[in-house]
Amino acid sequence: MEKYQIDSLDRRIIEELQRDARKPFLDIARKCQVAGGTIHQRIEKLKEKGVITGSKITIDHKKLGYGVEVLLGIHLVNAKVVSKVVKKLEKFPEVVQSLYTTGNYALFVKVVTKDIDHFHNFLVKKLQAIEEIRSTESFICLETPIDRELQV
Amino acid sequence: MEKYQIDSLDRRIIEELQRDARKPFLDIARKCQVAGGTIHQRIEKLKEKGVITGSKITIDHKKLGYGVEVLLGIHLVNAKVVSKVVKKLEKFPEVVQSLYTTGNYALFVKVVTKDIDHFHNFLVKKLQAIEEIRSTESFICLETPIDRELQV
DNA sequence: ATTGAAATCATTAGCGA
DNA sequence: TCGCTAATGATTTCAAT
Repeated sequence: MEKYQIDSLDRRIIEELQRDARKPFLDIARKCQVAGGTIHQRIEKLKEKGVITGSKITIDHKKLGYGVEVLLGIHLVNAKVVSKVVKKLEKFPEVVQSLYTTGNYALFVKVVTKDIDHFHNFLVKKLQAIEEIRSTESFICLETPIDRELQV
Repeated sequence: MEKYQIDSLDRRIIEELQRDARKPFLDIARKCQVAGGTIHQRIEKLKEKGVITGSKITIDHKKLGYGVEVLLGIHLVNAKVVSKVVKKLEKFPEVVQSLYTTGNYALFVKVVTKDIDHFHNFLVKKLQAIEEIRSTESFICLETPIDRELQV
């Protein structure tokens, strides 16, 4: 993985698009005092180099009836089975993220569920049914006071 | 927080925009066999109702020289000081996320740093300098095999 | 990096189911 | 209420400089 050296224009473009991925290139161009085509070219290059990997809209899960978000620390019976477990986790739509980590847990998993019943059901019927999982610890997310992008 | 009832067209629009926030409305319209203006109207409504809260590009931190991502579990001296701690954490650009959680830790924090030295420095000079923090546990993120959006 | 032109898109209004 | 069509202005994209 080689590093890509960006300049201050790239930096400003990334900043703007982190705030709003749909911001018109011409808006950014006017703000940065360059031509619209320049912004277009820079973004193409950032994508080509793999710096910008995509874009997504952000959704308020609660508005769609998904009110319970939980971070789970997972202990496995054996460290070798991690990828097997991840393959099983992938099949559950409740799982939105998984992280291999060093330290006390083999992995962390983030799940989004409708309510506590739904979460409980997920935990017992789906997660604890995976035989490679020895035990889990649940950290229910009450609030996310900071959620932002890396300042580049 | 009232729930907003979406239909299958809303669902498809959200799906498409989660994959690519910049996808032209007309593309989505053709895929869904409706007029472009319809997609526009639906998206406006989803924004107005607070379902869609924004959009952002995704960046490969490693490509910009930020190679070490760490999840930190934090124990406080006293649960009452949580918001004070978050205010201090906000000032550190390395912190990209913080979560209040139930259970063993008062909060989790995700930090992005250039390398282990940078992380170590952050931990000792910044995080452990916060007097309300009793102790921390570091979970270095080795890989993120699952990272996706809620299927609505 | 800029310009300028062509193609495509976003946005709005009025109409109709 | 919701989706459609059509018109306008803005944006994206690309080739040439």
